Amino acid sequence: MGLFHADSHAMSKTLKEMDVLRQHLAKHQLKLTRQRELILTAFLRQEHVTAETMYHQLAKKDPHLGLATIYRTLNLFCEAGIAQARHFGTQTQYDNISHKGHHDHLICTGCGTIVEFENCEIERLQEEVATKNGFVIQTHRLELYGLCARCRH
Amino acid sequence: MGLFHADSHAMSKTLKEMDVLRQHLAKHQLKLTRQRELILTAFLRQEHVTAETMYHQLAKKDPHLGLATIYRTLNLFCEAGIAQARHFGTQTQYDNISHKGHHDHLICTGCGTIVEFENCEIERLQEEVATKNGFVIQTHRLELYGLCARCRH
DNA sequence: TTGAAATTGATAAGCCGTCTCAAGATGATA
DNA sequence: TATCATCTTGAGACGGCTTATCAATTTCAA
Repeated sequence: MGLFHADSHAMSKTLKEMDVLRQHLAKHQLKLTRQRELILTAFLRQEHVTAETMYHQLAKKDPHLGLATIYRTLNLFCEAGIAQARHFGTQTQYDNISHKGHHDHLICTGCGTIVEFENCEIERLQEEVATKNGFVIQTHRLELYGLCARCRH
Repeated sequence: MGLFHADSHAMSKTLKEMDVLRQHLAKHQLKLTRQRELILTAFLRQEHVTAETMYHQLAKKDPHLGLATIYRTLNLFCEAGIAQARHFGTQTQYDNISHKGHHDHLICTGCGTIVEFENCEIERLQEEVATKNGFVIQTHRLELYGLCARCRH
C-alpha cells in the first residue's frame, strides 16, 4: 500500500503527458508500445534534447532501440502537442513544451560569454504581437548579441 | 559628370556594407574578389535568401559561379556581421541584417509561413536588459514559433 | 611585374533525418 | 485466451543540404 503510493507519486509527473499521448494514439488508431513509453518518460525529464542524445541515453536501458524509432517517436510527440521541434545549427532540438522557466540569451560577440535572462514584460508583448497576427505561440527564441563590459575595452 | 553622379547614387545603398566587408577582409587577410562583390550586391537587394535561390538568380550573370562559393560567401557575410543564418526546415535562410529597421519573425510551425514584425517596446526592453547586464547590443534575433490561424484547424 | 597566399569551381564526402521492408508487437474481437 | 489484421520496430539504404578537397586561377603587397 505504501509502496503503491510511492509509485503512483513518482509517476504523477508523467501521467498528464502520458494521457495526452494515449488520447492522440487512440484518435489516430496508433498503438502504445514499450518504446513509446520509454522514450516519453525519458523525454519529460529534460528541457530539450536531440534524437542523438536520447539515442545514447536510452542505449543503456535498451541497446536495441533504433535511432529511427526515436526520430519517429519525437515527431509523434510533436503531433500530439507534447514536444516542439526547433532547428538549431544543423540539428533538430525537441523541446519539452510543458517545461517551464524558459530563458533567453545575452551573448557576447567578443568572448562568447552567455548570460541567461527572463523578462515577463517582453514575453507579454510577444503574446500581444502573436495574437494580433492570429498566431498562438508554442515557443520562442530571443538572443541579444553584443559586447560585454570587459570586451568593450 | 552627370553619369558619375548617377553611378555613385546607385552604389550608395551598398557602400556601407561593402565597407564593412572590406574591413572584415582586411582584418582577416582575406581578399576581395569579383564573386564576393557580385554576391554581396545581389544579397543586399533581398530580405532573406537561401544559397540555392541565389545560385539560380546569379546563374544569369555568371553561369560558372559555383554553389560552394555561394555557401562560403554567405557564411563569410555572417562572420562579418552583414548576414545572419537561420535554420528552418531542412534549409538555411540567410537574413539581411542591415535591412531597413530589422524585422523579427513570427514563424508558423505548421506551414512555415513567416510573418515579419517590429515592436519598439520590445526593443526598448531588450536594451534595458542588456544595460542591466553591462552589455551593449550590436544585433539581436527574436523568433516566435507557433501556429497560424489556418493551421490551427 | 612577381610570387606567396587566398579563392574558386567541380565534385566527393559527410551529416541529419526519412524511407523501406521483413520480422515482431499490439489490441480488438470472438 | 487465441486469433489475426494492423501497426510498429530495427537496421540499413537513401536523399537533401552543406562542407571539404584540390588543382587551377586570381588577388594584392612588395
